[in-house]
Amino acid sequence: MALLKSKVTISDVAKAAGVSNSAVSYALNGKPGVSEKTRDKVLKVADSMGWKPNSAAKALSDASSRAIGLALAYSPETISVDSYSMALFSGMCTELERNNYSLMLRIIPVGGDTMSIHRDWIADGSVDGVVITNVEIGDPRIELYKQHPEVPVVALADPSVTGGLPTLTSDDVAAARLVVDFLHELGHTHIARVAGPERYGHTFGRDRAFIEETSEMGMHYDCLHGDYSPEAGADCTARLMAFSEPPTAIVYDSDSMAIAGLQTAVAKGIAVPEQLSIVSWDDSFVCRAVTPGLTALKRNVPASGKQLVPMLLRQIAGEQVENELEDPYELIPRGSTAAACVPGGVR
Amino acid sequence: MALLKSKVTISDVAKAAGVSNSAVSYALNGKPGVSEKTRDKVLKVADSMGWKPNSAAKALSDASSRAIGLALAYSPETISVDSYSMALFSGMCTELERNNYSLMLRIIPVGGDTMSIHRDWIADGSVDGVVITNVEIGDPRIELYKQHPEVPVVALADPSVTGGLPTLTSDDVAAARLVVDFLHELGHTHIARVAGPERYGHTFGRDRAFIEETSEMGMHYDCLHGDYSPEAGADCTARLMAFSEPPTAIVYDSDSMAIAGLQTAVAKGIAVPEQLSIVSWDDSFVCRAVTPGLTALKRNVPASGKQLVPMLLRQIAGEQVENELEDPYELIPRGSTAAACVPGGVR
DNA sequence: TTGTAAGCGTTATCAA
DNA sequence: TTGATAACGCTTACAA
Repeated sequence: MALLKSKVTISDVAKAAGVSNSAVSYALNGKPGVSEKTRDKVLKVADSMGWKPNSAAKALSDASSRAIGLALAYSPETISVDSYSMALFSGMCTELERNNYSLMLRIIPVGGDTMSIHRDWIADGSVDGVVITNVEIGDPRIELYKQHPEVPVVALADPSVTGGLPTLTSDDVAAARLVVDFLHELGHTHIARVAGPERYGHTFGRDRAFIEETSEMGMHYDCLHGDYSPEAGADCTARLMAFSEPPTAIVYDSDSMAIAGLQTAVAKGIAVPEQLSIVSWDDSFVCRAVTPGLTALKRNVPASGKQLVPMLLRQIAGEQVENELEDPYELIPRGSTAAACVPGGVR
Repeated sequence: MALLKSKVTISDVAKAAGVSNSAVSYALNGKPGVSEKTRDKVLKVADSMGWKPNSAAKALSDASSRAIGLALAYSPETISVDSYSMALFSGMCTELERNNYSLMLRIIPVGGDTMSIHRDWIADGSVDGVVITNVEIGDPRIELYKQHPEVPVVALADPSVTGGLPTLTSDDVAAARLVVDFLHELGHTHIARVAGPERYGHTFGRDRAFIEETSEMGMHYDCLHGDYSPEAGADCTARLMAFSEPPTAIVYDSDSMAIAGLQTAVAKGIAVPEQLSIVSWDDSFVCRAVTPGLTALKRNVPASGKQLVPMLLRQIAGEQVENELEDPYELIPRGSTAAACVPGGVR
């Protein structure tokens, strides 16, 4: 109806080569069942006729689509700020490509529900596996895929929120320790965090890690939650700095919020890093682009995208997979952090 | 083999409802050929059994996949800097979603060849239509799709390089005029441009527009080409400023290069905007994030993504489509531009 | 209004 | 080693 297909079918090749359909199929798929002579002839004929397998027919026949599904709910504004997703796509695609798989992408407006997309995917077989990101606490997608153990899935989240589904996790606890230790060594005793939305599992995990780590270090810790938008970053920063005893360092859950925080501080006449240290969770080229450069937690997102693909392919091949850990974060110190400013005192 | 499909098929529903397969098909597709009574019964039964159409079977039967293909060649580093692609995805997906279409995404390492992906798509019918971006001069994809007029395609490029293929174009000539006029009014008589790769059709179009516009205005104009990387932006800026008579304003083809240019200037002790004005082609939140804010040419990329979808769907429906123009650019003046600094003189 | 059956292009079973 | 042939799940022309 829509697109004229490769008019050359297996039957055409069979006719031209003077053999049967099945002989052609075996020959083209490198399977036993044909003599070398027929195989050669078939291959030659198929090639000269420009035969390519029809994907729909193949999919129908062997119940696989060679596509991995990824459904995101994003606002158009937020998504262009989001270097994470793009890096994830690129990593996934690179690895999928090597296995002749495609990425089936669905992006719906924020507030929309991806559940119906997932239900369709499970039912209509248009994808061979699924990736779940931005897992929320009590996320209905987790329950859905637990009810469909036959569907290969990888959740990018903390195992505590994925209910036993195959999970690829970033070691946010270690990262939190990295930052807290770093700031502690700089003499900070009161730090704050401008976190992402509270409903996300990874936000919650970081929340817990920071509380634990700061309390262990005997540091004072405050936390506000935003939505990754620059506006939220600015607002939370203003509120934190309005405290009677404001923090001397703020860690932001995204570079967009960190940069907004930096601007807010500067606008308020708060010197960075002299009076306020700033750390961004997730590094991107903007962290290098601003002045001062933003100290950041860096992770290799494309690598994570690559890493998740074999976890999916192994499940598609019928194997069991274990949870995995991403490459560790690395702290990149830049100009936005310095020794704590002790109010009215000398260090 | 891979994923257990919706075990509920049309035959199952037919059996349960006590009618024939075709009756079920007609009923479920809202087509005439069944009585209202049977239709109701079928719908009820199908719903209670949780029937969902199998996508492969549907695709095989009516030769359509309900997916649009997009194949990009990008380096992992560049892509995370690239807010354009992400915004394009999001716009396309939003509109595709409303029509029950998916985006089939392929990203291969830079230097790789997307031609084989396109050839596969044409032959295996796994997508109903295709979007082509980053069209190069003499791009082989143009020739390929001209040889396959049956395949719905939209090229995001200047019509001069798309050989008559349906094209969605941004009015870069108007945008160039916008910038040149703006700088001219500020008194600049010698401006430069750090452009994208020369091989891209849109780079070439901008090159021409700038030459024309500046010569009309009697301005001196220089141009260097980079690859959108911050490194290239820094390098080209350094070279331009090393001229015996350096430009007083530079227009960059991407925000990543513009920001690198800004940093380079600052590092060299060149005051922005007092001694050098900077303009970024394409606005993103980084342009607001740096100090001074970057004057930028803004366009609504998600809107372009949305706009291209109907052009594709109409072709899929068998209609002819005309070339279209994107929403016009808008110049957003920020702190990075000011009146030209006349060397050794007063204005 | 209904049901039967052919066809879409593969893969895979089973006789020959 | 081969070649019919059924099966995958759906659409649709054709008969009843």
